[in-house]
Amino acid sequence: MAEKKKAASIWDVARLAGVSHQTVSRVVNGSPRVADPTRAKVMTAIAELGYRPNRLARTLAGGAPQSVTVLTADTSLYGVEASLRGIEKAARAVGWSVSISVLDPADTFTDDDIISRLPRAGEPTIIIAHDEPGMRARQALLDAQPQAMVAVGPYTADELEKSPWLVGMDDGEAAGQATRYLLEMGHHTVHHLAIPTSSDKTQGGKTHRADGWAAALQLAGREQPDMIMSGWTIAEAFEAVQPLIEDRSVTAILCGNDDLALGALRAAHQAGRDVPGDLSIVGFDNAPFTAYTTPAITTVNQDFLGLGRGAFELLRHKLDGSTSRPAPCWPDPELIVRETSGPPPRR
Amino acid sequence: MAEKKKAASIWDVARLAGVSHQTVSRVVNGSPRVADPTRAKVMTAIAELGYRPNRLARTLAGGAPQSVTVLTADTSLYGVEASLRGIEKAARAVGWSVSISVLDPADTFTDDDIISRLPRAGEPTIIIAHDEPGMRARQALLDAQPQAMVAVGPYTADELEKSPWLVGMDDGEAAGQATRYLLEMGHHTVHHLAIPTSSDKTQGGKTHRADGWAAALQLAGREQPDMIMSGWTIAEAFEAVQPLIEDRSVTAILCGNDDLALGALRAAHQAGRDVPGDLSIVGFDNAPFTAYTTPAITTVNQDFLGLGRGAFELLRHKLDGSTSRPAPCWPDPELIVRETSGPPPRR
DNA sequence: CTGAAAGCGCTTACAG
DNA sequence: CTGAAAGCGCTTACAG
Repeated sequence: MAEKKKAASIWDVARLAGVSHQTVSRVVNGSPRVADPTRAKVMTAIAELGYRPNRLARTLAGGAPQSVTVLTADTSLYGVEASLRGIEKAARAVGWSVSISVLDPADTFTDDDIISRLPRAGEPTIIIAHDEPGMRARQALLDAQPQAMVAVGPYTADELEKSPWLVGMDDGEAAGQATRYLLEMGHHTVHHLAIPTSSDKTQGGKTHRADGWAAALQLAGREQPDMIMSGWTIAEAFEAVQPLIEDRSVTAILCGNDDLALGALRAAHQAGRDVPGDLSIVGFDNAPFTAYTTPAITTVNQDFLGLGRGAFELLRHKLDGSTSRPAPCWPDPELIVRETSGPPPRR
Repeated sequence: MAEKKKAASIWDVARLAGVSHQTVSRVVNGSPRVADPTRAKVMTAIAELGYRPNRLARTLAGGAPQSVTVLTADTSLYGVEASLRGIEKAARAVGWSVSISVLDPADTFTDDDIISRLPRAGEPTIIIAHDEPGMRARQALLDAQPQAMVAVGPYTADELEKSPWLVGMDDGEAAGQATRYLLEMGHHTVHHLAIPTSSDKTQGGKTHRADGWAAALQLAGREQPDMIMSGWTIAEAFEAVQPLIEDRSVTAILCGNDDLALGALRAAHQAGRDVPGDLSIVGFDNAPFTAYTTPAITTVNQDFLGLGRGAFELLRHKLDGSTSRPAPCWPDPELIVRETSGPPPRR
């Protein structure tokens, strides 16, 4: 019956309850300055009409923001998906809605295109980025609305300290930890199968993970082998890692993430190299599958959910005009030793 | 300098260009009924002020919808994440924004809570659901705004035919295909490790995948073993599958999805059962990791990206008032034979 | 081809 | 505690 009937507005409720629309607004928003009997009348009318406040109108009229837009790298990456999940959960907990817009590296976009993705000027936004286009988008956002943006991603402790709009874990330190572990197991050196770098300029063509790896090697006075660059997919890792697999002198490979580790593990199996007896492989991120491959993958756990939550909280802080930042409330990255790592083979 | 300056509105552009705000609206929306010189003046003003239309105001004022809200199951599931990705990509291609709201099975929510998640009454929405709370939410949506919703998920050909607001692939047929393949390989029967069921009432406690499996078994005149229920996580599958692994008479297991297959594979390895020599394991969905485990997992490919795109297209069709539905434009599910399946061991 | 009007559904000051 | 006003930034008819 009521198929085409227009949804009830604040005015409809006001009329039915015999009050002004302003009073309806007060009870909907939980204002204490409403007499109990009045409130009751309004509540009844709301229930009867099935009234729902329109959030667009709310925001347009100047109400407090209740939505966040997430500009994000490809969500098929575990770390990205999990961070996004953390943001969504935190947002939903306080009644905010979250929009997503994927930054496809295959697309070419200008700074203008990025800003145009936001539903309105000043929209609160979080950016999850790690590659070159992502970094450009981050800068565009920072230029356009520094007070309403926050970025999540892999950073160094140094960067995190300097940029109060950044949320991340110390990737370099985590990579160093994994590298030291392998050296302590007795490996002469550790090779690195790297995820794509975010930018040649800012980091000399290295990711933070690669930096941490290189630093740990140098500190230990070990030779630093050429790093192998991989794409993001398992298939690309499988191809890229071949030279390392063929070289019998390679005994340990630190991979930029778990997908790459899986590709390397498969390549090792196909080549008949025994993991970990003959070759150690370590991943990064602790994706769910890593605990169930055979052998199970040694990796570095990252609390992406916590990171997402942290990003959302930082954003709200900033929106409230606070210049301080809430203390990080997630655990540091932690090496999880499983079955793909061990001592090198006897010479 | 311009830090706190308010964003330019359509009025600011109009004033600078010396036209009415109405005319600005016309050029922004690409109306042909604007004189070229006028258009040029407006464009200049837009560029100078860095003007961006406010989409909230646009929608509020009664413009055509440009956003879709996706109510979704946990995005850590591959199929869910990939479907969402398909929706987002299709939406972005036509300039729409997409909001997501996760239906956490751990939360208890009423029909009212579901509708309250939408930013406004009549918001175009797509629901990705397969479990009991998801089905309830789907029904709530269908009751509240049948003309502005579409659902994606695992369905039968029959359901798809009956419900013009449904998008999915014929899961039963796909499961039947996998089951027949295993029987043809010589297995006496096929066991099933099942994903959680969506509802006891509508399907007698079985998923469509389980239905297809059972039907194929019956058609072949084979005994139908009790199906084993698993949770959604790899860890739960690992536990749930133990009885099947211990039973040496079990030679083939069809799993409800690839995560379950990975759990089963790991369990088989730990128990010393040779896959596929001793036991065949088949997954479902063709998640990226399946091609790179050792042995690589035989599975059923599903075009989730196409499904997401199809859902978005169907939604737009409905919004335009069309009652017909666009023809599905994605491939049927297809068995991909890899390394975890083969003939049963010799008796 | 262009403009003056009314309205979308709300909110924040301002009055009482 | 409650209401009348003005306005958020746009869009659809309606006029010319």
